Amino acid sequence: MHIVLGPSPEPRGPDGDTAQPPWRAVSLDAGREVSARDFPRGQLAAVVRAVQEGSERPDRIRWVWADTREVYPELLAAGIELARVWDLRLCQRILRTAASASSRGVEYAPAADLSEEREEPAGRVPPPRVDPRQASLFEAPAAQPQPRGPACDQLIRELEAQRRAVSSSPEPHRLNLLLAAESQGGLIAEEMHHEGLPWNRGIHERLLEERLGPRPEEGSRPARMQSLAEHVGRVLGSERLNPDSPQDLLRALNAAGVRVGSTRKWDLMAWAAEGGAHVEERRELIRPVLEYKQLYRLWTANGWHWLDEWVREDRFHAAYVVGGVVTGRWAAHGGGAMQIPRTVRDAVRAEPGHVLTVADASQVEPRILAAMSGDRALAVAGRDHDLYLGIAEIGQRTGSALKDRQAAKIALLGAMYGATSGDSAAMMPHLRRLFPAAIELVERAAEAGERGGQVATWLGRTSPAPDEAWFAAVRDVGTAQAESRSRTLSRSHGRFTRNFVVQGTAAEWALCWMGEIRRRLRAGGPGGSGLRTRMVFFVHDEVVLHGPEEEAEEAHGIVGEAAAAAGRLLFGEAPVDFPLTVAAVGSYAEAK
DNA sequence: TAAGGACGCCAC
DNA sequence: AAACGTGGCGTCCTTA
Repeated sequence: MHIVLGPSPEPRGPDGDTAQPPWRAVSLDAGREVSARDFPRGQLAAVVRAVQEGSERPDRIRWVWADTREVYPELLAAGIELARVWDLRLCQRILRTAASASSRGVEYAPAADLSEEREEPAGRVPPPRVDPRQASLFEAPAAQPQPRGPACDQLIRELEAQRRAVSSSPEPHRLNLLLAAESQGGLIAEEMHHEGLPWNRGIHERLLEERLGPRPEEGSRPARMQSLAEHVGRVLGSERLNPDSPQDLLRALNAAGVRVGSTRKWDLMAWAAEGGAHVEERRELIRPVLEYKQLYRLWTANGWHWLDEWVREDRFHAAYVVGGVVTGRWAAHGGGAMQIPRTVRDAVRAEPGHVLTVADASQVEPRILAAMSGDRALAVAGRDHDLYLGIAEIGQRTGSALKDRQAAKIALLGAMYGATSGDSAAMMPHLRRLFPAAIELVERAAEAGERGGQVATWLGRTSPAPDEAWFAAVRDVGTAQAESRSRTLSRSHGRFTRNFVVQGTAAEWALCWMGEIRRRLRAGGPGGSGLRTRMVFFVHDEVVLHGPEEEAEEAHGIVGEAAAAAGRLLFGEAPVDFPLTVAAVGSYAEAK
């Protein structure tokens, strides 16, 4: 059973109100319209609740709408959670790209334009759905007037178009799974945004004070940084040095005999390391610079301003962007949600009587590669918890150069990223000998990309084609310079497609993993009424749950079962494991 | 003065 | 040591 929700094609409400044009809910049974009703937009939550409560199997309803971000927040604010949806916008994006590659065999003609570019001609960053400066970020945006997108009847035609595209595709089962998972991702993203990551302001403030000193006046540096800045100026012999300015700092460093080409941490450390007899002296010289950089980063990225802007009532409400990365990975908008540095993770605390269950999937990408390529040897290497150690063991047995963990890791990451030089590239022949099927897969993806071709993930997310300028530049081999540029561009796109198939499929696994966790959390607990434990954070291959202590054991079991279930969902009974590191902790910093 | 690139560092 | 994939973001600095 599908229920399509969207603006009514009728221009005015039942009482003739044009200021509040109505919305429409249409029930479809096997694609046929069985009922329809119009209602004022403001009653959306009430209508959805009534349908859910009036249904014997509300979990079997698949709600269909243009954009989860437009609708679901107000349902969550009203305490309504839905089991299944179809997000036409998210699905359209996947289908459009798939259909753009003739080799994919997906035929799709959109019936309604749901692309982001409609509102955002720049077309780069999706518009934030709330203004971070407004308190409404943390409240239901129910009252905000919304732009009127395609009407309900158009959405029904769009749903039909999408379903046709799926069933006509070479792999309908996989593509359907991808679209369902992506839609469910839309739900999960909004639920996690609504729930928020428990963030203890007091602990964060204490941490800042310990390292930076008391909160400074607006416009001036924290005390500890100010004295360090002055110290650095004295040491380098440049009074009035502003270490915040890379140019300034580089000049001062060079003037003081520090021969570096940039002010990067690694450049400075390398300079010190090659000091021969003067290593210690050099380290002493750059130490305050490095310390200043560290504090500067903490202050600017996760300091008091960040706390004020992003943490409300001890929760950090990260705004996720589903499929925000070309590969299908999620992005986050605002607050740097996917780059929470280790230094502040101690502020992430379970609330009293609760625990954080931190589940981290081990070496997902090489395991994905093993499953996709059917490489038995790589699957065997991944039987234990540590796949890289598994490779090292095989390497030792067979007398390969891949005989320690570090070498194995560098080599495999290099194969997936497209390393062309150094230790990593040197290991490629050994890697190829041990894992021919896996290496073959990434090499083929790279070759396709170098020619400007499109590649696809396991479930069928397709990489975008390079633009015309790219093809023109790659064709241009008139001069030595042009030829070099052509090769650079070509190789670069090859590295992109090489990584796309693995990173993208890993993202699909993660999406299914979260979906399975969600399903189990909803179904678990006494009488199957659902646990109180909630997913509160996600980043690529890691999930954080927050819930009552007494549910911790069950939550631990759920994340593990869900990981295995996700593997089966994608790859059937392929002999590839997806082990996790799971920690039940009071503080995020205790995990890993 | 606003926009946008460069820089540098954070995450997986 | 970094190289080599995908991103966000705060700041400085140049450009229109």
